[in-house]
Amino acid sequence: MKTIPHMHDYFSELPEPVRQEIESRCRQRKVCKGDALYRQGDSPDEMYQLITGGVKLCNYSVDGREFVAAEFRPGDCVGEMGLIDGLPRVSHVVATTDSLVRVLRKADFDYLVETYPEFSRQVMLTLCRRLRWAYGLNAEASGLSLHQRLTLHLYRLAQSHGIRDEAGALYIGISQEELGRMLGASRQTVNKELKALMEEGCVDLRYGKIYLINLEAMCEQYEAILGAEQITAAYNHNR
Amino acid sequence: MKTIPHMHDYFSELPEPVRQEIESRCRQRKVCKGDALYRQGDSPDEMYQLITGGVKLCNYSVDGREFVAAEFRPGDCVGEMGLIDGLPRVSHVVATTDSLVRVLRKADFDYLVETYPEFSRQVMLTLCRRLRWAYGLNAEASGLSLHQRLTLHLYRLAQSHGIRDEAGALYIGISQEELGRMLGASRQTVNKELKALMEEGCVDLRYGKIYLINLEAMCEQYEAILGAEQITAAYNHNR
DNA sequence: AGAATACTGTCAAACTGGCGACAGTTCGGG
DNA sequence: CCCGAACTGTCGCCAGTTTGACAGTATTCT
Repeated sequence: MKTIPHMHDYFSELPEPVRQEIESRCRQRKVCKGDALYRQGDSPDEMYQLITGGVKLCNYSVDGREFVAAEFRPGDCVGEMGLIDGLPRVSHVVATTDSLVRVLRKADFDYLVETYPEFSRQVMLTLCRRLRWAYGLNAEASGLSLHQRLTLHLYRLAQSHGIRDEAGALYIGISQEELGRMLGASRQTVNKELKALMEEGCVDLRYGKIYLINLEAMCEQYEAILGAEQITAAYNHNR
Repeated sequence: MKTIPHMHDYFSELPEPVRQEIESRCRQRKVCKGDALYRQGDSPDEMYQLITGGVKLCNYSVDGREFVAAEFRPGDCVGEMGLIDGLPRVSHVVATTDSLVRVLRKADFDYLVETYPEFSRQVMLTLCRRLRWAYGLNAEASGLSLHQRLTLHLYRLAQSHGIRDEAGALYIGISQEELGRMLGASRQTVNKELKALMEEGCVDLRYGKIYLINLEAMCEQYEAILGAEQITAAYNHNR
């Protein structure tokens, strides 16, 4: 299975000397499951790189519902936006399991920006990547059906968080409820749509796991859904 | 009425010499209503600053529905993301009226980035601003009711595109249909919600215009909706 | 092994928003 | 001043979603 390059890991794309300089300026910190690296509204003075474990970036609606915007894997960086503009955090970042993170303080971040143009460039590129990702989410949320969004999301989850069991079968370790929180839908609706995907022979449902038994078909659907938008673009272009 | 600083105009925040250097490297271009500065999928080689007129940033869903992500005013800049990462355009930018734009080519953009650290810094700040804005939209889209989203959107439109008539009354020059495209809702539903807002005494509806006759009340609602999220954040913080 | 917990599967009732239809209103140009 | 184009106001029907309820199954803890 081809995996997406860690879209949030930009330290690793830097030349070795810069990486070492970064590492020497970081401290490490242990966080327990449920602990927050930061909360919405906090004043930012650090950014983080996940070493082991997992964290999620989430928001809460007025009535307490949780929306998971992203889950991060080891290597991913998070929290640099606040260091750049100094404004309060817009989301919560919470550990989903006991984790170890590298912590880079604002003063060191600023030093790196000033000293290494490559670092600045990586930061800009990362901001662009996140911006494109956020735009994509917006477009999907307003323009696609839940069924399509679920398909897209499962396919991406498979690439970023897919796990192989002993038999080599690919699955995602996630409950239907959690999936619902990512898509902004209820557990029941997610269940219904998953059942539909099962009818199509794409997935197999287990306790706390979703097996992707036909990734090729899902890849095709993925391309079809995203490709359709391009075609529409061309259509609108020519009219 | 206090107005939001042009969140997309970052040339104006630069020191005078840099501004002049930029201007000397730009050409001007005239675009007619309906013309595109660029289309989704295009390869980027320019960025733009609107001098006079208006442009909208929009996407089209598979079935041809249009979603307006933003409308820009004179001074606003658009299209720098593509110059940074070189990837295809994700949205369309179309003139809503006959307009005049400054055009900055990639080579000149790169030169400015290399030569003026202030310019780089403004670019980074702008990317952050847009990122926060996109995150906010995502959170709103999934967590808030249409009624709340409409209220927020009207309030923001009032600040960014509000116009005063001869009598000094504040209004937005926009059709209900266009509003629907921004919110991803139908004209009929928007009309129903606007009626509800009229009942509350917040707005007054006219042909092609929406008068904001009680901006204070809307401001309160704005704060309440956004403040509630903060409270929720605090609540989750303490549990 | 037994109990508590977490997750899945399903249903009916209530709600929300989309869509087609149509009448009425406002505006601008000939 | 009249006509057509653009916009608003409303209605009824329909599809999709949420919500609450409840039963059943898998997993973990003790």
